[in-house]
Amino acid sequence: MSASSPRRRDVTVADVAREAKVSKAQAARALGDYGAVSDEVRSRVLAAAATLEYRPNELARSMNTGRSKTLGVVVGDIENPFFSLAMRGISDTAKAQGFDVILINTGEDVIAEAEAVRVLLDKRVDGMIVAPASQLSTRHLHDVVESGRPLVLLDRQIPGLGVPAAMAKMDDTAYEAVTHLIDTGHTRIGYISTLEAGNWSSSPETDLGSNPVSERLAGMRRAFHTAGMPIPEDLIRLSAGKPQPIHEIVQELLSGPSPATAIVASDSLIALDVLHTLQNLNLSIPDDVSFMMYDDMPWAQLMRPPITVVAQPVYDIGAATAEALLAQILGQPAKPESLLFPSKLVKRGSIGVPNTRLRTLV
Amino acid sequence: MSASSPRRRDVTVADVAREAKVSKAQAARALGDYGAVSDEVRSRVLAAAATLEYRPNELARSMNTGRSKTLGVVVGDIENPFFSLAMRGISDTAKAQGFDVILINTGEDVIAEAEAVRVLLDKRVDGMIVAPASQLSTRHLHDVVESGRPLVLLDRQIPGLGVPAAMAKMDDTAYEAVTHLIDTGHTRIGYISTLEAGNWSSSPETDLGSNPVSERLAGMRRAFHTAGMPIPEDLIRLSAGKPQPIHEIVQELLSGPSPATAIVASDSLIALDVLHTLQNLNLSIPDDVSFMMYDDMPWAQLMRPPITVVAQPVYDIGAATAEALLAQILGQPAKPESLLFPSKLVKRGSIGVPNTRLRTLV
DNA sequence: TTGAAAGCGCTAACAA
DNA sequence: TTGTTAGCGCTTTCAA
Repeated sequence: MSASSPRRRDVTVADVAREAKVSKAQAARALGDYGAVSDEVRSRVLAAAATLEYRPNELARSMNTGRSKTLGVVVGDIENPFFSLAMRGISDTAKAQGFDVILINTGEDVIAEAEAVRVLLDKRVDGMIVAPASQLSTRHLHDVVESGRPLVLLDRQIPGLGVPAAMAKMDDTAYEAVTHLIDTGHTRIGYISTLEAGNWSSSPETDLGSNPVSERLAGMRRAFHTAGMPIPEDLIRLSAGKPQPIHEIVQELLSGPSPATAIVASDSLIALDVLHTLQNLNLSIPDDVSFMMYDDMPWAQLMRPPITVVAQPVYDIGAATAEALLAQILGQPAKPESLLFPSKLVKRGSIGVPNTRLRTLV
Repeated sequence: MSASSPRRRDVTVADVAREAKVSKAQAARALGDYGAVSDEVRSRVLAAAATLEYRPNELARSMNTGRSKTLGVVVGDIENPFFSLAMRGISDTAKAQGFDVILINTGEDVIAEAEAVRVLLDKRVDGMIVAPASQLSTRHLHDVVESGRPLVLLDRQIPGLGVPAAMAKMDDTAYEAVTHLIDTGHTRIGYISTLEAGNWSSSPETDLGSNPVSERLAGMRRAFHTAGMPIPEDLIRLSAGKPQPIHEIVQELLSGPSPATAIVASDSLIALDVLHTLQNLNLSIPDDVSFMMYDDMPWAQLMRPPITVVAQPVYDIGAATAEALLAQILGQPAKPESLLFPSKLVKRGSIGVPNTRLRTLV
């Protein structure tokens, strides 16, 4: 046990300076590794620091440099594998440059998001990464931009904000996926998403800008359009989970005179709920209903049958947001472009020819 | 757009004081909500703050209060669902008390963990939660204790450290699980864990103290002992993944004259690897090999057959660490006890009677 | 209830 | 290369 009594007062630069018999300024320079210091002094200071077990107070340091070497990250749900994997990309990238990360979970609530952003600003993070819960309420994000602090968006672009966003391109892949479904014989295709219902205007020329979530839907619409078929509006369920639970939605989709023959889950959390519901209903895939999901979770290919998915490079997307942010923090000007990543359709066994014999599933 | 020109200098207490025509001290008191302030002054200050869009500098605040309203969390791998779920428990609990969280990922590397802990100390977090990567190298954790800053352990206790730890009790459940396997007819049971090989001494009376990871193994040993059978040491693989990849381990377990008839995965990440390997080997569960895993991930019961698991209340465990930490920070003395949570065996369909006909699986 | 002034621990001008 | 002296934005004595 080398340390002295517990709860001792923190050792400061002044203490080290005294011990090394130099001025506080010189000690600070040697310790902070800046300015001009002779080897002689440096070694004396470092030695003194070692014996005193000096540790810098990063708060004080941040206060006058104006930089905290800390990034803020605001996500909707860290429990969602999408975010936890992206978070690893962010965290790894940040750490490689000596930055730490404050993570705030909003529970996909815009109010909480605004609060989170404010807290981060108050804590003087050097920059932040936000996965915005809404494309409508963005006042707080504009505030960040106006504060002059670097901001990068994750998985969603907000037109007019003028900040970079990293995400996967989903439109063509969504188109391909739904076309695959249509080609297999499906016309009654259900789609379940947490996309805010209010966020989507049915005209594709909306100024909400494209983002992977709305692109999933846009691609679907385009696929139906190309096939010369009307899109089954009654089977498209947005804002899933609030308040109507997913399992109820699934039941509804499979009820009535013309039930869905295929269901598309817009992320892996929804997928899990859908699959549980299907299991409870004793429905089999793809005989009773075809299924596909977004995000290629490791378990997707372990299912029987393995699940057809749209995969995207989540870790890389996260890393890209951090890189863009760090670049800005380190002086490069922001280029408010979307950093686009490819997505791809991985066909496995969960999509089959629809069972056309008349039946009541639910 | 109500904000003024971008990159304006931050508004400080002094500015607000001037605007409200009171002293800096009074303004600070009103803003910081401490000390004695007349209603008159308070409202003038608050109004001034509003028009100037004043925002406190939390760094400055933390610097002289010594408190940062920030918790540090150090985990091995945030991508691991165990940690991301525990993190939610921590994050929710912290937020409810107005605390934020700095998350550091160590990649299960002790050096990185020591570094993380030091950084957190330097950033003056009010306390920290660590899921220690090792029970042997704990110097850095002792340093935290000596620094006087509150510390709580997640999922692992370190004897002699004298700090609380929250985790699930695994011994009895592990015993029950392996007994179940033995009762079903298995004697050749493989066990794959990331538990550090060096961390485990075969005597249960070791002073490493019990923790959910070593308890899994201890329970297994006890089950064999009770059954009057020798434990198959050759099938127990610790430190899995470094360097030998899991899939190689699985292949080895299933090779040779007396292959394993059942495999136990000590966490869900290992389980995924094992299942992929089994799939590639074209082996079916439970006909060719029985399987069970620790941690009840949502996908476990969706598999065909659904997987037998040992479940534990991960979110609650995370929340408990945060509660214990906050209690200490808020003044209550540390009670260096383990906060124990129940775990339970959930029997599903992945364990069957071993296939005894002579065969070569791999 | 108020205000003046002294720090918190550090960095940054400015001289020497 | 060194030391002196101001601050950073806030909280906190201490007197009034």
